[in-house]
Amino acid sequence: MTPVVDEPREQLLNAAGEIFAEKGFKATTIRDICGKAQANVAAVNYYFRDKMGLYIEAVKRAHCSPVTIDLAQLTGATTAQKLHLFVLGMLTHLLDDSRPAWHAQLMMRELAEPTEACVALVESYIRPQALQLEAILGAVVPSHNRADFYMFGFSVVAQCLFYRVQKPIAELLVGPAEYATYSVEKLARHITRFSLPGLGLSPEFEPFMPAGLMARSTEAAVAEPVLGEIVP
Amino acid sequence: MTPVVDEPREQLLNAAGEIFAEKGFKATTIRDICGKAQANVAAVNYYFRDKMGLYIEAVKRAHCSPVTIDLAQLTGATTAQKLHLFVLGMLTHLLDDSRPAWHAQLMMRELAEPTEACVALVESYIRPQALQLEAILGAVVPSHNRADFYMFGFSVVAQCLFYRVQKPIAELLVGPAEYATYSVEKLARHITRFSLPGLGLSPEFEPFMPAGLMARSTEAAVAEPVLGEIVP
DNA sequence: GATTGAATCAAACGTTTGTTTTAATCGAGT
DNA sequence: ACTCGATTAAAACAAACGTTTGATTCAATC
Repeated sequence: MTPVVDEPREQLLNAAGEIFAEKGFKATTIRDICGKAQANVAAVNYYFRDKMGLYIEAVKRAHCSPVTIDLAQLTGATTAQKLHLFVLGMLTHLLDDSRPAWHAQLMMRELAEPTEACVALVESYIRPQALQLEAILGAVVPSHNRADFYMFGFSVVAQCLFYRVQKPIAELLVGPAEYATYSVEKLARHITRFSLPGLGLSPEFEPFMPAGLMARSTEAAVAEPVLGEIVP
Repeated sequence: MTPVVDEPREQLLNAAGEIFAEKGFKATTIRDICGKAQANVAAVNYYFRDKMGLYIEAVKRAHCSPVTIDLAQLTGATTAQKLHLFVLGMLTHLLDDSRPAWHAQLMMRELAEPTEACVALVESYIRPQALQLEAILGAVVPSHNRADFYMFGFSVVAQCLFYRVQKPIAELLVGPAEYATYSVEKLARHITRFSLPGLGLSPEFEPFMPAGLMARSTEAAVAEPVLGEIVP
């Protein structure tokens, strides 16, 4: 399941990310993490100074390699197609099981109740995504609504986040069988078609399919923390 | 701030609700609660058997007196007006500060990561709301989309939940000044106008304003737990 | 006035927690 | 073979935790 790297630092980060994402910071014990990582309890303090240091590093790991669409590559795409790709990318990042499942889950935790780790998350993940969406919506949101500009973005993003954050309840309401049909592609199509008319566009569109989409290096560029030392 | 009732059971429930909502189950200590409630540490075990018993009762308290719109009273209202009222009611319940702020917050916690207390929440709050929305949307969602019926409801509900669950990040993105202008009425109007075209309706509508709206007994019918005993 | 039972309290119990300490182990460089 | 720094392991630490105990208060009842 988890990639086999026996460097204990990596093992700790992966184990911590999984358990932190599942149970939250306070409910997670160092002994749980070290048990899963097959490391000694002292390893956490040795490699990460303390529990919070490990948590922060785990959050940073969670938002590495965000799915950013190269907008420049999309010349010729309509606004509808760009929006669809944005939604598809976001849902993929949130729901796709190909990457470690705890990445998105841990990020959602930070969004709902920010800790020290949140500033790095906002600057390296949220803000770029927001700018992309801003660029897409800027072309269509009427200028007299400029003050409320962000609300249109929120309306789109909210629909994506819903299927991650409220997944347990959504699944409970529609039933597991029906919920199983909610593929990333199906949700992306629905959200896009639902949102386009609200932006004054026609809900009809042909999915834009360039060559290199979805080609991302799942493994590369994982190392190298973005921020400097943590000053206590 | 909190209504002055010196029955310790009530004091404990209110204090527990506030702190549980703010910090979650594990991060909340019995001593915190009893400190705020001016009660002895043993009081929790005396009145609620244990910490989880208190938590479950607090969640039940959180979803008392849900804002249900009397649909029968809305004969003559258009679908757009009904939807607007639904959104307005939901946002009011989620964001309005007139009721104890922790009610909605604690419920959101249960939606995101359900515990034992969730079943009562779904049956007494979620399900009724879902049925109402179903009744409103049933008139307009095209029949060939019947299989995806719930997704339309989710698109509306997701926008409402966003401003509660992701409030910290939303506020951070638009800035506190701009965010302060996000009144319940403004958000309800935006969400409704954004969603109507996605449902095949015109975004233009006149807010429906019957006489007795928003008149709800904030205090009544608080007691009487819904479920039976908790079997350990 | 004595008795009862619920309610409250301070104190303590046994665990679990994050963290630290101390010693053992490993691995390359000389 | 020896040394030295880096790493691991086991044990212990103090603090915080949920829970229990046993004494005490107090009003109602006999």
